Amino acid sequence: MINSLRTTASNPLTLLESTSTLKELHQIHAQLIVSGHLRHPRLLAKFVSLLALSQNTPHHLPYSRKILNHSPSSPTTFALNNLIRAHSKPPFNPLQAFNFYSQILHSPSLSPDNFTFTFLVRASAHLTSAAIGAASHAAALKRGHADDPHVQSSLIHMYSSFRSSTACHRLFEGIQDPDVVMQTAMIGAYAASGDIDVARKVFGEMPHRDAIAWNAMIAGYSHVGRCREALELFSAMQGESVSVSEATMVSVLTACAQLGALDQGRWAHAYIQKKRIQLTVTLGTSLIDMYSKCGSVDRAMEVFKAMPEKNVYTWSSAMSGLAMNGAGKQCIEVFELMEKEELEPNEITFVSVLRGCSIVGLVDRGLEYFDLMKSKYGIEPWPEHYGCMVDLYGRAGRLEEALQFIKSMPSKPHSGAWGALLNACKIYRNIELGELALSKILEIETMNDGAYVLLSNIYADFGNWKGVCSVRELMKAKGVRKEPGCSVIEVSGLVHEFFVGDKSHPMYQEIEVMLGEINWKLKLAGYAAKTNEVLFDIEEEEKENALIWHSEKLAIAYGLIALKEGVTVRIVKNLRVCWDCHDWTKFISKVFGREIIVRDRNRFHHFKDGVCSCKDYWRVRLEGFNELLLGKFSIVQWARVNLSYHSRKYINSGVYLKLGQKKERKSEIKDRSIPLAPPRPSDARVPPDHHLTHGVPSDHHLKPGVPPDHHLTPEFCQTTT
DNA sequence: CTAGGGTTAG
Repeated sequence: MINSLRTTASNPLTLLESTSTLKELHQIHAQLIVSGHLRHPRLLAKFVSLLALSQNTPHHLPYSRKILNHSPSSPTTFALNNLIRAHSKPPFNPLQAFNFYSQILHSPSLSPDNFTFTFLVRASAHLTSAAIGAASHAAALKRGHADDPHVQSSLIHMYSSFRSSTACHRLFEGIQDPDVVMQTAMIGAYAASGDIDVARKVFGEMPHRDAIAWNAMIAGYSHVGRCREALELFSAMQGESVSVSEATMVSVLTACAQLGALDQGRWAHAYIQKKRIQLTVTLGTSLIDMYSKCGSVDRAMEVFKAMPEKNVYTWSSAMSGLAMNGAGKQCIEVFELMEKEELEPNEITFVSVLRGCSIVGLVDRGLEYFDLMKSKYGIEPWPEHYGCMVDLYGRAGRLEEALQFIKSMPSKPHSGAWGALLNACKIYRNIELGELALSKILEIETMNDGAYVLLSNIYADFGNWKGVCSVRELMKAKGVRKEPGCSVIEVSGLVHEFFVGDKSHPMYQEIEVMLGEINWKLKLAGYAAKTNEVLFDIEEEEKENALIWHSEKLAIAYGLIALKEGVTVRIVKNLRVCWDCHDWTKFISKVFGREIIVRDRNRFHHFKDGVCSCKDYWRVRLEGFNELLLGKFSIVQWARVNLSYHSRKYINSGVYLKLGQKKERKSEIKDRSIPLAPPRPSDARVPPDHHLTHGVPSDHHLKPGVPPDHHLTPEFCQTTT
C-alpha cells in the first residue's frame, strides 16, 4: 500500500478507484495531508468529489463530508456541486443535498451555477415533497439557470416523478427547440401518467431517436401493461439496429413476465447471453421475475443461485416468485437464508414471506414474521401487511382472528384487507362477515367488480338466489361490470387469446372436436358423466349456458391440439380459475398425462397427475361431507351448501337426484329478471393486452335477447379479486 | 475539473 502510494505520489487520487476499505482510505488521506496536497483547494475539491461519487463504497460519502467540514480552506462550488450530486440519488438522503446548497448560498465567495441546479433538481425528484421540488425550480429561475438544457430536462424528470404531467407539459411547451433528452424525459412523463399514446406521438415526431429514447418508449409500454406493443417496438428497434442495452432487456423481460410468455422470455434470456449484455443485479432480478411469472420457478431459482451479487429486489423477487407458485416452504427458506446473510429485508420482502406463509397455511410462522418485522427491523407494517395477515388467518379458517386483525389496523382499513376477509368468507361460507366485508369495500371503492362477484358466490353457495339477485341489482345500479374472463396460450411464439364462450379462433372447429374428445375421455375416467348428462337433461335456456366454455377450457383444448406431446400446457388467465375448471384441468392432467400450468389472477396452479400445486387450499373445505351424507342432510342440501352455483346446477338439474329442488330453484331464477348481460369482450373496459392472432372476438352468443339466466353463467362464478 | 433523459421486487 505504502509502496504503491509512493510510486503514484504524483497523483494519489487515482488510487481511490481501487480503494474499498476504510483503512486504505485513511492511508491515502494521511498521505495527501503529509504531501501537502490537501492544502490546495482544487485538489481538496477533487479528492472530496471523487470520494463522494465513488460507487459501491457507501462509507466514502460520509467521510468526504467530514473532510470538507474540517478542512482549513473553504470548499469550492465544484466540491459542493459534487456533494449535491452524490446525494441526488438513493441510497443517500436527498434532503442532505440542500445543506450543501445552502452552504453555497451562505458563502460570500460562492454562488450556485447551472451544475448546482441540475444536481439539486435531480435530488428533489427523489423527495416526496413536490413543494420542495417547486422551490428548487423557483431558485433556478431566480438565479437565471432555468434555461439551461440540463436543468430543463432534470425539471421535466422531477415533475414527472411527482406525477405532475401538467407541469411537465407546460415546461415542455415553453422550450422552443427541445432536444432528444428533453423529449425522452417527456416520453417518460407521459408514460408515468398513463398517457402512453401521447408519449408515442412525441416518440414518433422525434427527428432523432437514440437508444435511450427507444428504451423509454418500450419501458412506457411495459409500464402501462401494453406488453405486445413493447415487444413489437423492441423488434422494430432491432430492425433499426439501435444498440440494445441492459435497460432495454429489463423492459422486455417485464413485458414477457406480464404476458406470461415463457417462450418469448426464454428467447430474451438467450438474446442477453448471445449479445453478451452484462447480467447486472437489475437484469438478473428481472429474469427471476420473468421466469417466476411464467410459472418456471426452477429456472428462476437457477438464475437466483447463479447471481454473484444480489440486492433486496433480487431476494424479494425470488421469494414472491416461490410464493406465487405455491412453494411457501422454499419461500420461507430463502428468507431465512437472507437473514443468515444479514441482508436487510424491507417492507416488500415481508409482503413476500407473509404470502409464502399464507399459501401453505403456516399461521404461527406468519405471525412470528409480522412481529419480527417491527421488533428486529423497525419496520412499521403497511396496510398490505395487515392484508396478508387477514389472508393468513382467513385461509386457515380463523375468520374471527382475521377480523380482529383488521380492527387492529392503526389507520382505516383499506379495501384489500376487507377483500382478503371476503375471500375467506367465500372459502368458509360465512355470509354475515362476507356482507360486512363487501359493505366496507364498497364504502371505499364502489366499482370493485371482484368484490360483488365474491359475495354473489357466497349467496350462491347457500342457494340464496335472492341474495345473488340483489348483488346483481346493486352492480347494475352502480354501473359495475364484471371483467370478462380471458385466457391466453403461447404456441410457437404466438400468443393466442380466448374469451369466455369465444368461437372466433380460426381453429374453433378443431377446438370443439377436441373438447368433445376431452369430455369423452374424462367421462371414462369418472368425471365427464356429470357435464355430459347435464347437457342432455337441462332446459333449453340452461343448455345455452352450459355450452358456454370458460376461456381456460378453450385455451387448454387448443393447447392439446397445437402443442407437441409432452410439452407443458401453459395458460395465463386474467381472473381466478373457477372450481369446475380447476377440477376439469386436474382430470386432464391425469387422463392425458399432460402437465398444465395455469397462472390466474393471484397465483399459479401446476397440474400434474391429477393433483394441483395449490392443494385446493382456496376451495370450499369438504371435510364435513361424510358426516352430512350419513344422516343430517340429503346430498342436495349438502350440495346447496357446499357447491358453487354451476356445479350444483348439474346436480340440481335432476341428473343425479330428483328431490324437487329443481323446480324451486327454477322459479327463483325466473324471478331475477335482471337483464344484465355479461360484458362483451369487445367493449370491455380495458381490453386485456395479449397478442390477438385472430381478430376481435365474436359476440354472437351475446345477442340482445339474452335469456335472463345469462348473468349466472359459469363465468360469473369466477372472481376478479 | 462536474451535467440532463431509459431499467428490478408487493
